[in-house]
Amino acid sequence: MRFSQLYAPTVREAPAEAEVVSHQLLLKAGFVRKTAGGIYTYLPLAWRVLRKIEQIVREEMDAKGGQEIAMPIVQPAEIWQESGRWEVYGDEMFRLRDRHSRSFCLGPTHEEIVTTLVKGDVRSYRQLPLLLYQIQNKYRDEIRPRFGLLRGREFIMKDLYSFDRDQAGLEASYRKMYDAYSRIFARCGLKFRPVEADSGAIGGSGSHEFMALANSGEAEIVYCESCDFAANIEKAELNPIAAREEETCAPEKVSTPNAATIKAVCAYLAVPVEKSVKAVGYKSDKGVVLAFVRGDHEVNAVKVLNTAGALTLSMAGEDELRAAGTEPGYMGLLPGKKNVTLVVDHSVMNMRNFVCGADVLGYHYVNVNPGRDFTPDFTADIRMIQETDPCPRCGGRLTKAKGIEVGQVFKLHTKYSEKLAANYLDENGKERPLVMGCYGIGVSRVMAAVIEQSSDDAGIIWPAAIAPYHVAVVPVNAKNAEQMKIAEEIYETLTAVGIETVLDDRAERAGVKFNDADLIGYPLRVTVGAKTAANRELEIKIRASGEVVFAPDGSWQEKIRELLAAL
RNA sequence: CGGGGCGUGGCUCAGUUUGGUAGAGCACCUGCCUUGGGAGCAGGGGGUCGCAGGUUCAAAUCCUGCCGCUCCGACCA
Repeated sequence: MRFSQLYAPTVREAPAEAEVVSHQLLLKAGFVRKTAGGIYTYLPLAWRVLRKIEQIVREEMDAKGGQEIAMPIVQPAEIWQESGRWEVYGDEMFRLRDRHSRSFCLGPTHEEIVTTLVKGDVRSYRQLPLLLYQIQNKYRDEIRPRFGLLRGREFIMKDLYSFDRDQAGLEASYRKMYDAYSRIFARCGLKFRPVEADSGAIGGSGSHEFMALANSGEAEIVYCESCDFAANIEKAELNPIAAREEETCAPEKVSTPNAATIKAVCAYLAVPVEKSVKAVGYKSDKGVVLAFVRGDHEVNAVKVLNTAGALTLSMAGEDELRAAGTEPGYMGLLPGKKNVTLVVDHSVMNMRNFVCGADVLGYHYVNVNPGRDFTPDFTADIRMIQETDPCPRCGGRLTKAKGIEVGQVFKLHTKYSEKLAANYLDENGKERPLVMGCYGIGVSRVMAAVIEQSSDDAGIIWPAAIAPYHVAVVPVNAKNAEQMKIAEEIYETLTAVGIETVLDDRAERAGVKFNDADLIGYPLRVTVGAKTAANRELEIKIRASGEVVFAPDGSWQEKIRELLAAL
């Protein structure tokens, strides 16, 4: 490709809207342009990168027996109503009506479609396992699209669905995908880590997220330095903190004026914060939910939602809490409230003689004890893991990190097949629901995540495997006919042997072309100038290291392939 | 959803307080000159000042409503 013909409009200043590195560089280097909030047009360079990522994904999916299909983006409402998710998905779903006023949505994911599809065609255990996947645009009307391609409303996703006859089959399919994902992200040059994850709106149980490690990531993970435990903090389980034996005392209601925070209460009563219990009030589809954890702990809303069996959960307003018979700042565990669900952290159940609110403005109880003074509706692990906690598996030291979720794998079991009556017949002629899994990769997000991990002040640094082009040939002086001729020859030679090359044939000064090459991030740059024109050797600059190497005439191809293989 | 900021040529922004014929840098076009890290000179093209109303002799500027973008928050009683 000749740069003069390439639609890669580089700019000196990135638009002010770009906050994170990947967004800034994708705009500056002429890879993407914004069409609407969270919706982007991919220009030729970005599209080449995306196609390479897709190709890696295809190869690894096919290697595991996956078969590529293409399902519709526009999906009828009925199948979503049948699965119960038309309501659950909420505002995140783009909805539309056709001319007959029938409801549709733009596919945010395809469990309903694929399950309905397979239901119609799979009758027998002989047809299983079945792994179907596609790569296409997905649509999610995010509350707050941001960070360019990292959180868009339209994005490219690979989604594979596995259909097995039983749990053992699902485990095997899940393992295949887990392994394939590890290979895919490694081939894309990402530093990543698989972590245990919550399964969220997709449902099912058993899930891992693949996190590209980056400080701009929105997800937080913890991992153990001693064993292989690694989890999203939303998911990370915790063991209950052991009981400390202590004589129980009688509860007592005490005045605590102006002490609406745990800190204030503990200071006022001169009690260590570990002997207090605090509450967070939520509203859910099941009414008001109060979650209780030790004063120095934090509530994990995802765990509360799962424990309470709720579909939605958000912070309750003060009026809602008062209507439930409690008082913001003084919420407690003792009986007397109405229509509330009490969810208590299992560590609280091991505490003795603790302080908690009295559900009345200005009062707390001291010497509260589980079993005697209150009865929770649910007791479970509902707190957020902290870096100071011991590893829940081995007791080792934990480390926190931030990550970009580039992929997630789920065991769906029979959640969708039962709702949509997708069954097969086993050897005994007995009808059984298909056992399903689903597995997603954010292809466009992978591209952005790679940039988050691999760039410098000058621009992007592409790993060779997904670089839009491998080599940029830059003649220093466009007016020098000899240099241009040599550059043409090099370009033709490399292109002829399948090395993807851009010839920067623009009549620009050298600095401009060098800067653009760095910005776009070709792994290698071949410079053709007065120095190199004389002797027939190739001057190659490595983008990642800045190192310059020379290849004598006749050995170009080998040298370039050798260098690319190392990148 | 709540709160802040912004909307002026392709990009970055000034001009708005105090109304009076729309500006700069970069980018773009032509020519000269230059050519190993975003040169220089000269000439030139390009803007419904987000949209719709209103006030006024006169509105980018004041008023009202809408739209869009963006950042923060959704932190814990």
